[in-house]
Amino acid sequence: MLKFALLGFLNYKPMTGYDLKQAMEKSTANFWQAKQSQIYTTLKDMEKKELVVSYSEIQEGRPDKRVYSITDAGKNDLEKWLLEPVTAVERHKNTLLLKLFFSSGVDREFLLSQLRQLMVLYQREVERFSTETRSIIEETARNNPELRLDSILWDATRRLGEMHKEMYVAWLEETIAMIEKHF
Amino acid sequence: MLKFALLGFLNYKPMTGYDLKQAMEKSTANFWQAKQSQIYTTLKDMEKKELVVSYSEIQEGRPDKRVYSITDAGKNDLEKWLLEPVTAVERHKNTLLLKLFFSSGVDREFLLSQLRQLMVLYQREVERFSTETRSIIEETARNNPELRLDSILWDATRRLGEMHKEMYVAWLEETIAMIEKHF
DNA sequence: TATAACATGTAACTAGTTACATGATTGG
DNA sequence: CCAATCATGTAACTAGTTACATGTTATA
Repeated sequence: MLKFALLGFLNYKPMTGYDLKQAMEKSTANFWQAKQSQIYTTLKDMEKKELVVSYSEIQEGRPDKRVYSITDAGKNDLEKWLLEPVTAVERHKNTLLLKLFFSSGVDREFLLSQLRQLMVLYQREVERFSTETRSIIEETARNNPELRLDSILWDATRRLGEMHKEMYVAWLEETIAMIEKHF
Repeated sequence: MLKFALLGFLNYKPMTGYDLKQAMEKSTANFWQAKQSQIYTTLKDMEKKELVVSYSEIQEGRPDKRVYSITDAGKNDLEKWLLEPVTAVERHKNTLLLKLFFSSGVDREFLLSQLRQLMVLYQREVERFSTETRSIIEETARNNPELRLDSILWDATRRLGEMHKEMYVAWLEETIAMIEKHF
């Protein structure tokens, strides 16, 4: 639920919808993304429920900025959610697997070339997690020493991303070999 | 999109909404699930679009069975989709990571016990993929020798599930150690 | 005697996506 | 001069979930 992501960010400091989108793109986007439009409508909804409050910062030549801050009710809501344990394995929908599952009639070379192309993409993703994403976390931690503990957890989420893409590369290799052999 | 999953199954043989739900639970549920209610509404919608046709099998003591079959238009739709290459890395939403990302204020022991409990669940999942899921595929392949190629692909999807859960176990170990050390 | 399996469906709702609408400023 | 950045929002739509509604038969 996007609401909790927004509360999580606003718990660091007040931000606008635009800021929140950028913050997400730099960090949680790897495991939680949202469109700008959804962020705006969700913030509005949260304000109605008094989880956040906003004020308008007047600007010239561009729309006024609406800066949101978390309220005590919002902090409670966030904390309550953080303390709800995750007790089940999440099941994610995976289009690639769904397609592959039904692809026995598809041309062998078409399948193979697709999987090979995906392998390149996933290798790049591994690279991205171990360089860019890591740097973003390190830099933020350097500039905000009070976020030391946070940065440890941020890095744990980064590591899952990295390991996840590595696993994909290994699976693609295995799957390509399998298809080459049996198809 | 559920539509393609349903077309995929109906491309093997005619089935009812109830059958489809069961088939999914036994196979694609690991990467594509749907509620019974969604299956029924989607089938109705697909019939309107002439991707499937149905007839009613009269039964006593229980609702008549509505048996769906794929049409030529449905086969085209399915094949067209199968031939659309997957060219991007899918981004899945992950509640666990979102929660962890914002959990710096949460009690250390609470976090650790949660992650340890999750590790048990993920280990069980690895087990499930390598035994139950594997048996289902093997048995189906044994009973339907014409589905040999299919079963190779089914097993590839099973392997990703297995490897994915193994990766999670490794990450949980690493993350638990990290929190024990730095928190 | 209770519960799982068989079998279908609708209504209301939630979450998220796509498309539309506007317009100045900054950097290459 | 063109694209990206800054900045906000609404409307329509799609996909999926939850809750409701019904009722028999087989099994433990």
